[in-house]
Amino acid sequence: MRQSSLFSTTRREAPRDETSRNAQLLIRAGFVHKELAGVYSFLPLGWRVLRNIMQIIREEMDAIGGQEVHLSALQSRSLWEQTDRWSDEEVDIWFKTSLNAGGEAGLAPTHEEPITAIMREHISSYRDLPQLPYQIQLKFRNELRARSGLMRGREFYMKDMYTFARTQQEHEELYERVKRAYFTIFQRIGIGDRTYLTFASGGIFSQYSHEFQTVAEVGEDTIYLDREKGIAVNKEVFTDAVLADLGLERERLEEVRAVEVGNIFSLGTRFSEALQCTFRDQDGTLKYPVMGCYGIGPNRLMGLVAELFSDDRGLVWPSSIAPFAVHLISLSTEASVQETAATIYRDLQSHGIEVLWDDRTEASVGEKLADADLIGIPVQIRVGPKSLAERRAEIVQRKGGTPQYVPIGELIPAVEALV
RNA sequence: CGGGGUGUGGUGUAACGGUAGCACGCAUGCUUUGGGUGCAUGUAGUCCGAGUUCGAAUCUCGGCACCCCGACCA
Repeated sequence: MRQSSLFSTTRREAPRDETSRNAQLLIRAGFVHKELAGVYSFLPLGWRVLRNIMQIIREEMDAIGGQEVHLSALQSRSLWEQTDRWSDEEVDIWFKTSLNAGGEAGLAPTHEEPITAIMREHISSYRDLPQLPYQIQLKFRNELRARSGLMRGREFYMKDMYTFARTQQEHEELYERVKRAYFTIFQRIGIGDRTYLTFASGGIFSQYSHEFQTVAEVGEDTIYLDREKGIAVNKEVFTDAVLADLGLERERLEEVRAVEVGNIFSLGTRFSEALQCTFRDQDGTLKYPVMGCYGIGPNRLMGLVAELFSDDRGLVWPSSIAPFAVHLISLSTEASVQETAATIYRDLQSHGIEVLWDDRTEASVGEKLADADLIGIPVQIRVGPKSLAERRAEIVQRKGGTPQYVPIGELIPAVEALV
């Protein structure tokens, strides 16, 4: 894409009402727009990042047998009353509204009810199980207080998978399968080395749920981490009994702040029973599927990555989710420079390398370089009169390191080695 | 929801109760071309509503919005 046609702009200063680093950087770089407290719109660059995150999640969910669906955000009152989760006493973060035709509807804060109601219509035999439907969909939660920029919003995407198993044992196998896929996802996004499986409160159907907590100062959660074993305990269940149960020693634990990037739960048959989702087993008896649910928040991941991978000049995206693989920058309006850059631009595109070309003629060199650093695309190719005189261009990695002066004809393999 | 704070052009900021000013941006022209170039001209503002006052950005009350701490976060 040519930057001269990109409508979003960068700015020197962040709005005063944003204090979280992730939102400040993302707004300054033109990735997002704040609509309301805790509600952000995504502009071209930001949407590309979010889509990349979603795509990684999608690939890993598909790889373990997930089937992508898309459930409605608008939900009927009657369905949720069947599980006693419509009343504000039970679930206090509903966005509800009345229908002109009469009755009430709500914006889904989660989707256990609708997915179970749907599966009820499509599952009837043990032969139909197990199933792993999932979606990447907007969730709405009327939080009393939004904060931490993109990391705790009132409207946000969630990847939510639900598993339907024939037996508890089968459920546990699926649960482990999803757990492994989650680690792969966090690894691919670039936060794997600081993300830990964390034991948290599990609700009624299992002693624990599992959270995936990424160690970060900005985190809202406090966890107790055993780095050697690679597991942690959330402060909310941090008791001697729990430590004993998990075989952890208090002295070996480190108290750290962390961001919950994923959470997986065993649901038992709570929803399948309440909504009468059944299947006929091999022996002829009617049974309820054992369910699990598994969430990841793409918006929160984007905010977290922005927060973790940035410096005093701006964002530093991991290549797996960067809005573009390469930022091509013309450092002069001279015809020879622009023509060479145009050739490189087409060359990169024809090799399937996503490139943002700063072809602007009105911006100064300093402005272009400052913008490129703020936007944070991992690889910059700078084309200017000096290096062009030797038929070279400069490859600079945003995260730092020595610039390479590469002959124009050898740029493609040099870039491919980096992305 | 409890506590605290803040609302001034698009953005960041100044102004004792007395002419709303500065910087960035944007527009026009010139200038400059390897780290936000310089100059000139122009553009645009006191969150909303009451009240006090000769006079309100400034004081009072109400509303709305935003931020922070806490609580909450299947």
